[in-house]
This record gives sequence, C-alpha cells and structure tokens, in this order.
Amino acid sequence: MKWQQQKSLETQQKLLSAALACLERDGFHNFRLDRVASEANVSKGALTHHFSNKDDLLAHAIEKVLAEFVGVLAHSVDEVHAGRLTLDGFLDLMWLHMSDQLYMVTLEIALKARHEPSFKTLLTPQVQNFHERIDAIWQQLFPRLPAERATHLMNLSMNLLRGMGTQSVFRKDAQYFNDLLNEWKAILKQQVAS
Amino acid sequence: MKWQQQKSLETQQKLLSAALACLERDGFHNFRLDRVASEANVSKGALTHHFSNKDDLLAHAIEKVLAEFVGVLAHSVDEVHAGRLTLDGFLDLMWLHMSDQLYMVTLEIALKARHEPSFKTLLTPQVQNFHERIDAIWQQLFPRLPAERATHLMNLSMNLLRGMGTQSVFRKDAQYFNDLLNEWKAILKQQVAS
DNA sequence: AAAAACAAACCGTCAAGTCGGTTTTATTTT
DNA sequence: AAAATAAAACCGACTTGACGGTTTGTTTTT
Repeated sequence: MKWQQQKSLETQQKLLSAALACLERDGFHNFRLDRVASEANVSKGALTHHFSNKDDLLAHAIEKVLAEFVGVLAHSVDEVHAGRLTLDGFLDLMWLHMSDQLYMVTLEIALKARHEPSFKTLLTPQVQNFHERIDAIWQQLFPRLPAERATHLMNLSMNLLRGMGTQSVFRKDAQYFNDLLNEWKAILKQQVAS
Repeated sequence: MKWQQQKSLETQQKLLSAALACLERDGFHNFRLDRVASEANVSKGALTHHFSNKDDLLAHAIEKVLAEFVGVLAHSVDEVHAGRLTLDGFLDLMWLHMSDQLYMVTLEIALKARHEPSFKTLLTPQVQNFHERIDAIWQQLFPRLPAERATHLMNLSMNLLRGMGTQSVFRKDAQYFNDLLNEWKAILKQQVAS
C-alpha cells in the first residue's frame, strides 16, 4: 500500500477513535469538531478533509462501534459452543458492553436520529444490518430452539440490557445491576429449557 | 388566591407544557428557549422571569412528567385490585406511556444528566423518589410476593420497556413490540405463579 | 507538475442570558 | 376612597460567546 493511502487510513482511524472518546466523554450535545481534532492530534482542516461534515464523521464512528460489538459476540458464541464460555458468561459479556461507552454512544445517536430524518436515513441500514447479525448470532446460540423463539429471547435480552444501561446513568450500583442480570439469566435458562 | 399568583401559576404551567412539547418534537439538542416561549404564547422575558435558566425549566418539566406517570400507575393498580384492569392491561398501559413522549423526554434528560454533573445533582433526588414510588406501586400489585421479588420484577419490566422505547426510534413496527410485550407478560405471569 | 494531506485563519449564524423599560396588580398612606 | 408607592409580571432589543463550515495557504507524495 502506498504511503499516502496508509497515512490517510491512519488519521481516519485516529479521528474515529477520538470522535468516540469525545462522544462518550462529552455526550452528543457537547460534541465539538475541534475537540475531536485536537484529541486526535490533527488539525481541524485535516478532519474536514477526511469527513465532509459532522454527521458524516458520526455515521462512520457509529459504524465502527457496532461492528466491534458484533465481532465480540460472534467470537463469544463460538466460545460457548467450544465449551469455553457459559451462557451466563455470554450475558455478562453483553452487559459489559452495554453498560460501557459503546452503548451510550449508540443511545446518543439514536436520539439524534429520532429528531433528524436525514441522519436517521443515513443510519437505518446500518442499524438494520446490526440487528440482523445479532439475530443470526442468537440463532447459533440456541440451535435447538425455533428460530422465532430465539429471536424473541434475543430481543428481550437486548432491550433489557438497553434499559439497564439507561438506568445506570442515575443509579451507580453494580450490585443492583448484577442482581438484575442474575434474575434474567435464571429466567432465560428456564425459557430455553421448556 | 390572588390574581397575580393565579396568573403566575398559569403561565408557568403553560411554559412547562410547551417545554415538554418542544422536547418531544425537537429533542433536547434542538431545544430552544424562544421556541418554548412562542409555543406557550408568552414572551421570552416572561420565561426568564419564571425560570432562571434552561436547566431550571427542564428540571421542572421533568418533574411534571414523572409525577404524571406515577399518578397514572397509582390509579391503575387500584383498578387492578378492583378487578377492572388485568395485569396484561396494566403492562399495556406502562408500555403505552413508555413508548410515548414521556419516556423520550426522560431519555433525553438522562443523557444530558450523564454529561453534566450539576444537572445530574439537580435531578437525582427526583429520579430516586420516582423509583421509590414505582417500587411501592409494584409491591401493591403483587402483595403476596416477597417485597424484594416484586422489586426485581418491576425493575426488569421497567428496563425492558425502557429498552423497547429506545429501539422504537429505529424500528417502527407496532406488531413486533406487541409480540415482545406478550412474551414478557407470559414470562411475568409464570414468575408470579411460581 | 499535479494531487493529496494537512494547517490555520476567517466568517456567518445562532441562541442563551442580560438588562432597561412598561404594564398590571397589590399595599400603604392620607 | 383616592392617591402614592411598591412589587410583581412581562416585554424585546442587545451583547456575547461559540461553533460549523469555508477558504486559502503550505508541505509532502506520486
């Protein structure tokens, strides 16, 4: 690969990482392009060179986050099948990511999309693709279950974790969330068994 | 009550309603004080007279929303005990409100609070109080269950609905959410029975 | 030489908060 | 009861700072 291309990709990645860090730290409402640039140690001019505007930068950043999450889950389901990870462990992992910056970033973006049709249009295909891939992963997780049932359990789980992520803004209590998660694990196992 | 006092309260309520409508329509990121004022048919000066700043207005608006939701639930649990409302109906009602503007408003606020400590401090007591009251309501809903178990089921339900509310930004599919809710109702009944 | 990568100054817009002023209502004085 | 005074409600122009996007300029690669 040519040097220029290489360099270009590098700064793009630096910018995306910086954007995610800013989004996590400042929230979308206080997300500033110049802060992203300085966080990535490049100039604002460089940023505009690589991303045509704020929305463009955000869309690419969210793409990165979702892809990473899918990657982790895809890997984890293999670990489950290999017997190196339990179902509980799998859920712990999901919660880890959901309570993490990744989730908060997606939440910020969801709210933006809600009020800006153009941005929503930009993101909808990505989000759909994301859910399809998560769906496929859960089908793998419960190969014995009817596909539809696995989908339902996945959606219940995802939404529960989403809600917990939201609640964690106001309630900083790891024990509480752990209890809740355990409760859900038990229910889930019950549902899978029957 | 004196006319001034009366008038004052009226415009305050008009402003709070307008603020909520704006928050729902535009989102927090596009929430503008002058729009609130014009929506309430008062001048910007009047707004600043009654609320010292943006945060103050928002905090009072969220207080109103939470109080209304608690009021509805408190009333509904009475209806359940009187046999005029089923558990399914109760959950439908919760979902109705959660998928409604009320939830979106709280979500917007939660994200703001996440990144602004002072605002979070302002709201934390309100949110705690809110949860305590919801908790008490669910204790009434399942008087036979151990208190802690009722609390767990409430929190699972609330968080599930929260997550569903979030997902509904990107997925406009009433049937899907209805299915999901039915699945949860079945699980919940199973849990209460055992 | 041409194009890409990057830098930095610049500009237009926009909204939050301020502030001097006006009108309406309440209280006190005569 | 009328006049005087105080206080609250309300108005809207203005200031101020901020930020996204543009533009112009410089360096490096091909």
